[in-house]
Amino acid sequence: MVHHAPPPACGNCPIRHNAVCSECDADAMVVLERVKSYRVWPAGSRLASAGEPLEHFSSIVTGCATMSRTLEDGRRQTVGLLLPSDYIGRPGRRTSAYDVEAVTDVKLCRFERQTFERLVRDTPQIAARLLTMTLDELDAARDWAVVLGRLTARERVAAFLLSLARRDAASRGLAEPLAGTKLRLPLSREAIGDHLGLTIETTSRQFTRLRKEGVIAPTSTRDVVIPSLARLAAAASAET
Amino acid sequence: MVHHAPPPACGNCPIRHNAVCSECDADAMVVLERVKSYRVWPAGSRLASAGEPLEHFSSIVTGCATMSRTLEDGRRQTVGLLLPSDYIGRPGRRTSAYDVEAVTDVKLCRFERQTFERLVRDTPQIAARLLTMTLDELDAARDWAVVLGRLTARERVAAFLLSLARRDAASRGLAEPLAGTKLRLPLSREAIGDHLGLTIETTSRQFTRLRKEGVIAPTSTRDVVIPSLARLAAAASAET
DNA sequence: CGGTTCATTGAGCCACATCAAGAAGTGTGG
DNA sequence: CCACACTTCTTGATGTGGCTCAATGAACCG
Repeated sequence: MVHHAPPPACGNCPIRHNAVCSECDADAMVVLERVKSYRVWPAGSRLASAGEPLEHFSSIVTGCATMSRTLEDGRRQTVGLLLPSDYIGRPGRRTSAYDVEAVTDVKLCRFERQTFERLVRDTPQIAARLLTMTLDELDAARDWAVVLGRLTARERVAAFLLSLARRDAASRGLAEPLAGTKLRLPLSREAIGDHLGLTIETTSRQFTRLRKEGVIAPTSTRDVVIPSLARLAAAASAET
Repeated sequence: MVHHAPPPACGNCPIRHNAVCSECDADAMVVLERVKSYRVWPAGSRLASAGEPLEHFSSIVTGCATMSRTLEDGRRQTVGLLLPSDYIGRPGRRTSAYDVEAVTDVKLCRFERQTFERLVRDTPQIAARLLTMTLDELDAARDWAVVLGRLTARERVAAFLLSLARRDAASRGLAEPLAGTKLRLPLSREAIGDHLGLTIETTSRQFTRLRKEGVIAPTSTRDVVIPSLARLAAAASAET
């Protein structure tokens, strides 16, 4: 299996305008281009383990991964869904705080840890972008706390679909999802349950319920059409 | 009431070595000293409201505040407990994403928003410290997702007490809390419930239960002695 | 010392978990 | 193309942890 693919040029990288490099000028890009490397992980593989060394700072170029923690007795909670332009690892820490697993095949753009720490220190454009992204992630994590702490099972599933629809729209440069958006679910029912703090059975039942209510129109277990964004948002008891 | 207290010197500020300024050298401190201002808020007052303008970036000098969101039907979730050296607001955003309320009297060290954005841009020491603090907050928020998503009521209360004990120890420069630590709870039972995604009744019942089990030894409703940190950590089903 | 707020405790209920069975989808070899 | 195994999803039956409703108790305060 080919793990170390030849690095394509940054110019037509799909996450050029969203990733940690997005504020870099041409000079900075030359440096990045020189020190970056790519790595492809197959679906289901483990990219990092909680407490274990993590020697790279990586951005997701394509694919989807989850960040999770599993307790001794097997209870698992996903703390983050990683999509293109999201990053894995952090400057100033040599171990991963969570398990990271590829949900689909995942392509990473990586920097060796110390190299990246130097980049952050010496390139204000990267430091600024990394700060903005981290602040956005922090807001997202806090918003998710409301979902996990206070929403019902039905609301959680709706909130999950809403967040997927919004990220999909954002990645296409839209302010908000279009009516009739078709979503492909990257996660299995079990993985969705782990993300929502629910069991697989409850998650499945809420999908059925939302379908019967007409809030969603699944075309297969992994594909969902959103007839009305407003109705979905209402089901998620979202403010907006 | 005195809202605008005369700024004391940064040299003997209680959060000098933990706050966003902690990596600044003498030159940078001179600048901060010139543009900072203090403000004191009484217990119970609202420092910011979700969606409303927030014209300062502030650090908590003394006291305790909560960051929360309330749904239309009254359900409330606290997404962050703010203690000395924690910050409120973020560069690049003119509104607050959450409600912020003073739990005790709170003293803030503030910078006007645009002034602070300039400081972040021009002072690498501040930018670097802000990034580190934000990454730490992000990890804390993700850890909290495990608490809200997967722990039982008993485990949540234990996890809350454990996190308080650890922050108390850290603020005293200790690696971990001492055996027999006495904690003062800044929050009411209701506020603890809002933080843990529980009702006030369930929260109260778990305090009673942990007391009967000998995991905690309350001396009043607001004061708790931790006889054994290991037992508390076990009750929280914490990895460490 | 009565009024007010906050905390505790009890009784009953319900949303979600658990346990269990089938159904649908996916892949492999003949 | 089908047969079979295997995984994933759905649905049903039952149990239970935490919520709701309600009352009492404790602390604080004018």
